[in-house]
Amino acid sequence: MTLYRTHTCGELNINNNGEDVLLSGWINKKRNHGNLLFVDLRDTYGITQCVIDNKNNLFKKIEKIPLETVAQFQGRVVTREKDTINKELKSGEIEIKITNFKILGKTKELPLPVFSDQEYSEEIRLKYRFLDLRRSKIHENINLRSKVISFIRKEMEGFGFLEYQTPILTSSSPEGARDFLVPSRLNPGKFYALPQAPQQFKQLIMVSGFDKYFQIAPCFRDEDARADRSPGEFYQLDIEMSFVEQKDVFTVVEKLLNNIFKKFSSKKILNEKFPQITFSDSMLKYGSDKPDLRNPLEICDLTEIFSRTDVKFEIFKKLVKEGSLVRAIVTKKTKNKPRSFFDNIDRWAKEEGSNGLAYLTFENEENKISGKGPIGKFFSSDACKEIMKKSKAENGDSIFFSCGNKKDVEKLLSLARDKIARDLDLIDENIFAFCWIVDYPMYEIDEKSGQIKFSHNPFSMPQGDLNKLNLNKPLDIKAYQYDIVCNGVELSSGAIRNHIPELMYKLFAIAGYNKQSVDEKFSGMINALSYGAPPHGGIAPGIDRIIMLLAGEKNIREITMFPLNQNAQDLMMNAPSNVEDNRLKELNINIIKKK
RNA sequence: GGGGGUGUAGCUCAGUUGGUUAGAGCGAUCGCCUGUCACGCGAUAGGUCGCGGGUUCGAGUCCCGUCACUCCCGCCA
Repeated sequence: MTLYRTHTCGELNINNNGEDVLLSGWINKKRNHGNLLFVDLRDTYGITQCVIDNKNNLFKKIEKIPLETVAQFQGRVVTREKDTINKELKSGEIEIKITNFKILGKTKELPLPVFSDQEYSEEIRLKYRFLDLRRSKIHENINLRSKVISFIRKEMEGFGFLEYQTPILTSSSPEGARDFLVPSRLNPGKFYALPQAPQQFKQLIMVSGFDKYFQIAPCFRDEDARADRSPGEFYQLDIEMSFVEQKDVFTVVEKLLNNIFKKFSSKKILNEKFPQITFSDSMLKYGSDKPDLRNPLEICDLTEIFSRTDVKFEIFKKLVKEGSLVRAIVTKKTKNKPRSFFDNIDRWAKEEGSNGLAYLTFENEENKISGKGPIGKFFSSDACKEIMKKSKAENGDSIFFSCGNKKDVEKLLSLARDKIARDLDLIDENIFAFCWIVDYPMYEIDEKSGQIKFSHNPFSMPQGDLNKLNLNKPLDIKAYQYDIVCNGVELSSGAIRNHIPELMYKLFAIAGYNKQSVDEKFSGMINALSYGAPPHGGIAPGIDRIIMLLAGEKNIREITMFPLNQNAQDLMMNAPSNVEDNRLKELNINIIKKK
């Protein structure tokens, strides 16, 4: 009971029959019958129908109240007649007979209707986010987010982790994404950076002797947006543990994610013990390091087939001779699919910028296997049998080939796996398919410069006997680096860290950083590691993406209360904005005007 | 930085081959209606067809440019 209400709009039911109550909320909807007026009053807890007839002299005033006005209604709870019960509402068995009312907050004419299932442009939704957030779907999503985060905190504390906060103003790091920079007034010409992740801090927390760290950590990266990637800021469940190896991290995170997804979704978890797939296997079988394991299609390598003399498909044979490879996807029992099914996929592949996908179907005619389709005639029966053996295809199955360099083939077939599976409706939307991707290479070749660079986190521990590590073959070195993927979404990335400074210097040297530059750029951490650092490791699941999966949303703005738009602007608050010249002067900053 | 999509009433959209006065639903305003819950019925107001230029007797429609939003590629250790 407050000045404004005795109950919320979601809690009254048949047990309150006869009570005098006071409700406050927004006018969700009015239904005016001239002599009888229904008003749906809404708050975050629900909707309660209030009713008044024209014998009451308040009728004339209440019928004029615009939708989304904040109002207070006083009245008596009455049960509804049987045939007027609304089963859609928690309060649907009762209604409030209005005896008095008060306007608490007026509204101007609405730029977007709140009570509607219509879709609205992002522009209007973001500009009037406070109205958009009143709408039920996104309102629920935001509350889901709150509950999930609260649950995560309880779980982590249950696992013995403590939440420690780390700085928001820190130093710029040379690796990785662009930093957001913050000029320092007290240190003219120098800049702070917002943390891309609390990576170094969480390791420093371990060196400081705190054993199990977690944080719902804001992360800032000045990179371009995607539907599932906010520009600017996002949140990670940042985790770090001392005295652990990879499997110890896996145990904690599998338990946590199983608990979260079971509690907040009715969808089935395909494997509660997450399968572990090596990076190289994943790239071969799925063409990607974030495979959607709901999709049963797999990719296989058939390059060798195209060196056979009884294969006459000259375009591919020529490319293979020049170093291209051929990989393929088999679709089961697609013998009777119409020509358009195959041609659509080929056309789609061309639209993706490739040379298309060659295809054929295996058929058995007079006890002889042969390839049907435009390129079927180029393959002998024996060659077909060999392809079927290698690709595990059977009579009546079809196969789509892609030929090109490794990267292009992987990329196209990764997309094709998804495209074909959707065309054939092979993906069960009611499951969560988690997996670990493990054994990432420590280094890769930078395509532009041709130089060796860290493929992921430079602070990861290389695998194998550290005394026998062959630093001359850096591309062969694997790291204790791992990702979690769920339904094709990269959920998190983590590693066992390198806590040995001498080894760190050697590994950085391979990527072109001498000791001096490592000392300079990672001074905080490299110094700390020299004073008794425990073996440690961790991971950082993305909070936003977890919520997206739970809410079944494809766009991160649907689960973010006040998101930036794709151009990293806040249309409601007008950020970023110009600042006054004297503020810039104070910061020793000049704006260079573009022509 | 590059490519695709969209832009018409407050909101969501339709608008034919370039042809009369640009329409609908919701919302707003006014009127009618006693059991609705997407209430119903009638009327009224509401338009720089994103913006600029061009082609044409004539442009919402075609062309060029530009802006905004969005999706993708690059980017995101």
